[in-house]
Amino acid sequence: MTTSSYAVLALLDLRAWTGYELTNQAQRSLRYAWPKSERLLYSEPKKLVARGYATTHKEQTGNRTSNVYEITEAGREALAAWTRTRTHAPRIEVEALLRLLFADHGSIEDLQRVLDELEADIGEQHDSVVELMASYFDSGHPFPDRTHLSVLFATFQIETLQSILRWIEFARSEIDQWPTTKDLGMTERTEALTRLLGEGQFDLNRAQPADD
Amino acid sequence: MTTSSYAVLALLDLRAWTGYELTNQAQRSLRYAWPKSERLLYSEPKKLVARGYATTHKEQTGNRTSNVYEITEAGREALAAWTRTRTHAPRIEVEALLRLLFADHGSIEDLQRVLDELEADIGEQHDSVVELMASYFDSGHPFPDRTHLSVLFATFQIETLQSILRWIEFARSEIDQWPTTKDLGMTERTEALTRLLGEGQFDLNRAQPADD
DNA sequence: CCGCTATTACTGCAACTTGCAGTAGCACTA
DNA sequence: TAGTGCTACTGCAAGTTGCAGTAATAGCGG
Repeated sequence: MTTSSYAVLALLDLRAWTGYELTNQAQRSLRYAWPKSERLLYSEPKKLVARGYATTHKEQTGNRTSNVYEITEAGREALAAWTRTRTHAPRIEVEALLRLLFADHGSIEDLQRVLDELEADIGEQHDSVVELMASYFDSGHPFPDRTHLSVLFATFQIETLQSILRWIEFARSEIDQWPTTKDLGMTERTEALTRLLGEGQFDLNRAQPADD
Repeated sequence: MTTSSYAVLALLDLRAWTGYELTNQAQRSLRYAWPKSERLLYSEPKKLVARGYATTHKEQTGNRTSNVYEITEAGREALAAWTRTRTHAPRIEVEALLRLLFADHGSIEDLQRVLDELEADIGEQHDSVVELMASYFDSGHPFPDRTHLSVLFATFQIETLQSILRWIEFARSEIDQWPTTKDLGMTERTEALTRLLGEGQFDLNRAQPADD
């Protein structure tokens, strides 16, 4: 049982879903905590059935069938046991940062473009969370009893996404001071930042460029 | 060619490495931007050789051999072409948030433990970045000309990690107001947060609990 | 009422990735 | 001299992704 299996099992604990509904629900609500492919989300419930944590039956809509999955008592027990295990550390993949680390291969403009793309991607995520919250406010939550959890979750998203957007502005203001991406090394500014960081004193809001 | 292939190719552009050195370097310096397994990092340079982007030869240390990889001109061209492609959107996996979303399966104490574990994991990453910066300040960067890039990268890490630590404190103060994890639904507090979030006005620092 | 597009509802498969076990030499030390 | 830890990898099963493919239904314009 992987974490993804438990994620699907937790959804099944809310109600019975078809495979199709499950993929949609997981892509909508879990996307920013546990992003998994549609393909996997179709496979997971089958594994749950094989382990006895769910049952399945087919339902007809005219000539087309869908697979409905329901959690079993053994499934609920497995879920309770999962709750008591150690969580895994977060895993964060940001290709834009990889490009930054190797930005001396390219030009200042290349690096600025990378920041623009990161801003676009993060801004999109940010807006979609804001939209979701607006819809909760207007039309309520699909599982009203669980609103408090979704909303606290959303505060995490908004806080970290905004923090990334703030960093992008900071990075732009730093890069604007660079004559080139290459061979800068330990400038006065970099030395000052390194000292702040090494002393645990770095704070974006207090670290605006010395020479603006 | 995957992004991981280009990450390894970019390392090879800095200098020649043995497979062993490559895994260590990638785990150390790329871990927080592009976390990849040791196993993969041993395989990638072989694929680069197969594509003509790197060459390899064996070196002896007594009775033991190691594989040394070097970038080719074709490799440098591939790297330059990569620089011009669109970056992928960040991908963030946080199991602790998955637990939060389904916290109504367990107790308040379970949820508090999850936050403690997240704090420990994030705190560890934070401290290791601070340590790395302290070492740059004291003994310099392994590639001095590239210090400015590593340091700007580190400001991202510190800013976002601190922002997560701030959120953990916020989440704790919210959860302390909950009598239970279940069936809270749309309380006054949750409604107020939902409104702020839906209007794009949420700010952790201004959102301290109304009734402390 | 017919063709078109969008949505519903999946499956197969190759390629990518991880975690773990296993192999083996070398360096240091109790 | 046995044990521990580091160097330096490889094999393999299982997890995961992206893409292509299949097929039925619903709604709409003409």
